[in-house]
Amino acid sequence: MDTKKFVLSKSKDIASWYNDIVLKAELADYAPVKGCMVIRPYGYAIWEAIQIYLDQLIKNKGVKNAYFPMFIPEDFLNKEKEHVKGFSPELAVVTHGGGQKLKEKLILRPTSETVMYYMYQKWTNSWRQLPILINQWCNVVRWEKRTYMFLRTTEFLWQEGHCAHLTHPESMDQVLWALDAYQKTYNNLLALYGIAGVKSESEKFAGAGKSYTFEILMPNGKALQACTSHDLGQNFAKAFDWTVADKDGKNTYPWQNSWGLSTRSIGGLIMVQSDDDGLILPPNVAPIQVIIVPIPGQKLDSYLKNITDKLVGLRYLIDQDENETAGFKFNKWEIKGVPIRLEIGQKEANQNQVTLYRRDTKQKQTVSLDNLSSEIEKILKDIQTNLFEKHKKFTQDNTHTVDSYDQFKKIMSTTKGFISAFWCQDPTCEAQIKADTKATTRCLPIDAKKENGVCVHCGKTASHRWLFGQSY
RNA sequence: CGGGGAUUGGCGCAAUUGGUAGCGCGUCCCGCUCGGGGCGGGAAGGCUACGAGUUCGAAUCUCGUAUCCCCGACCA
Repeated sequence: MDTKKFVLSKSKDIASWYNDIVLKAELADYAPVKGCMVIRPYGYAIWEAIQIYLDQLIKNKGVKNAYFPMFIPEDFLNKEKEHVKGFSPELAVVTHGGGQKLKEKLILRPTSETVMYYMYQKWTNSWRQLPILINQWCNVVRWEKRTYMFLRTTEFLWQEGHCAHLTHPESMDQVLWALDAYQKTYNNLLALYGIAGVKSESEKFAGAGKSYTFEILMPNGKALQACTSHDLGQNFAKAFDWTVADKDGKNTYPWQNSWGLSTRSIGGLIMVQSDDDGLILPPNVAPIQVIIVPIPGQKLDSYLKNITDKLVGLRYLIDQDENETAGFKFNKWEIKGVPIRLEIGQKEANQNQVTLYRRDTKQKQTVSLDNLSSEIEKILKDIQTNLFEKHKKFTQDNTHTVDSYDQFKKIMSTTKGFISAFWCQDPTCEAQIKADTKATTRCLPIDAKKENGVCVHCGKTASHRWLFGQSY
C-alpha cells in the first residue's frame, strides 16, 4: 500500500490544507492582485451548478434577473447613515477616468442597494407598480484586510436579490422565502447542514431592520455565515425619499428586502466535504459525477461504448490521456473529488462488469453491466445523503447547550463549535462575551422556543437560547 | 491595521564561517512500461523580487521598497 500523500493533512494544519486543496484540485489560483483569486474552470463549474439550481428557485418565485452597473456615485452610499458606516472602511474608490480626475468619485459596488433603489424610485409612483422583484448575478468588491480563497476575497461573485413591496408582511414573506431557498441550496446541493436564524442587532447588515442568516459549522469549530437575507424595512426608501401612492392615494414608503449568496459557499463546501486525499464533491454539484478510467494500453473502445450507453443523463468523462498511468489518474481524480470512478480494463470487459470506486467511503466494488445504471444512480444518491448526514451529525455533536459561563469559556478555548445559551440581548453583554471568548452571537434560530432563562454572562432574565460561535 | 514568515529555472525546495548556484517535480527527445502518482538514457531552462550599501568577492551581511502567505481585530 502506497502511503504517499499528495495533499497536506486536514487535522494537522487546516489553513494550509485548505489552500492546498484549492490549488491542487484546480479550483482557483492566486491572482496578481492582493486578495483576489482566479476561479479556474473546475471551480467555476461548481459555481455554475449552484447558479443553475438557485436561479431556478429565484425564477419560480417570480423574481427576474437584471444587471446594474458596478460603479456607484459616492454620494449614493452616504444617503443611508448605517449603510455607509458599515461599508466605508472596505470600499474601493475610483478617482480617475479617461486620464482625468473625476469630479465625483465612483465606488466599486460592495453591494447594490443604493443604485438599485435609486432606479426603483425612478420606475414607480404607484402601488400598482409594486412589487418589484429583481435579482442580479454579479461581482462585488470589499477591501477586506485579511483574505482567504473563496471564503473572503477582495472581489467575489454572488447573486443579490432586491425586492420592494407595498406592505411589510409581503416583504417579510420574500425575506423568509430567500432564507429557505438558501437552506435548500445548502442542504440539497452542497450537502451542508446548518442553522437558519435571525442576527442580533450588532451583527445585522448595515442599514437593515432585521438580518436573517444560515450558519454552518466548519471542521475547526468555527462558524461560517453562509448567506444573508435582510428585511430592510423602509430605511432605504426613506433615505432616498422614495414614495409611491397607496390604494387610498396617500404617499407611502415601500418595504424592501435584499438577499445574497456568494462564492463563499464553495469555500464552505471545500472546508467541510474534503479529506486528506483531496476534495469530495457531493454528486449534485460535481462538475464530473463519474470519471471513467480505462486502463492504458488496452483495447477497450467498444466496451467503453457499452458503458457510456448506461450513463445517459449523468455528467461523466472518460480520461483517455495516454501519457498518464492508471494510478496517476486515480489520485488525480480523487484530489478533484469526483464522486464515482469506474476502472475499466480487459479484466472487466471479459466479465462484462466494471470496478466502481466511491470517493466518500473509498470502497471499491464490482458492478455488472446489466445493473450499472441503477447501481450508479443509487450510489450517487447515497453519497449525497451520506455527506449531508455526516455534516449534520458533526454539527449536532458539536453544538453544546451551555448554562454556565465557565463552561462557555472552556468550550471556546478548546473544541469551539456552536454554543446554545441564554442571552439577555444586551449588546454590552454580547461585546463582553466576544472579548472574553471570541464567540459572537451567530443567530437566534428560527425554531428557538421561548423559555424562562437567565443570561449565561450577566444572569439577567433571558427568553431565548441564542447560537454562539467564533466567526470564520 | 498590528504580529510572524517568505520571495532563488514553469512549480516545490537546497546552498555550512560570505568564495561565483544545485536537487526533485514538470517540460522536450529516445526506448521500455502501463490494474494506485513506473524506469533508464539524453536535453533545454536562473545577471537568486527590486533599489542602494559594505566587501577583493554577496543568494548569503546592512538599509530601503514592493509583493505574497499565515495568525489576530473587521466582514458574504
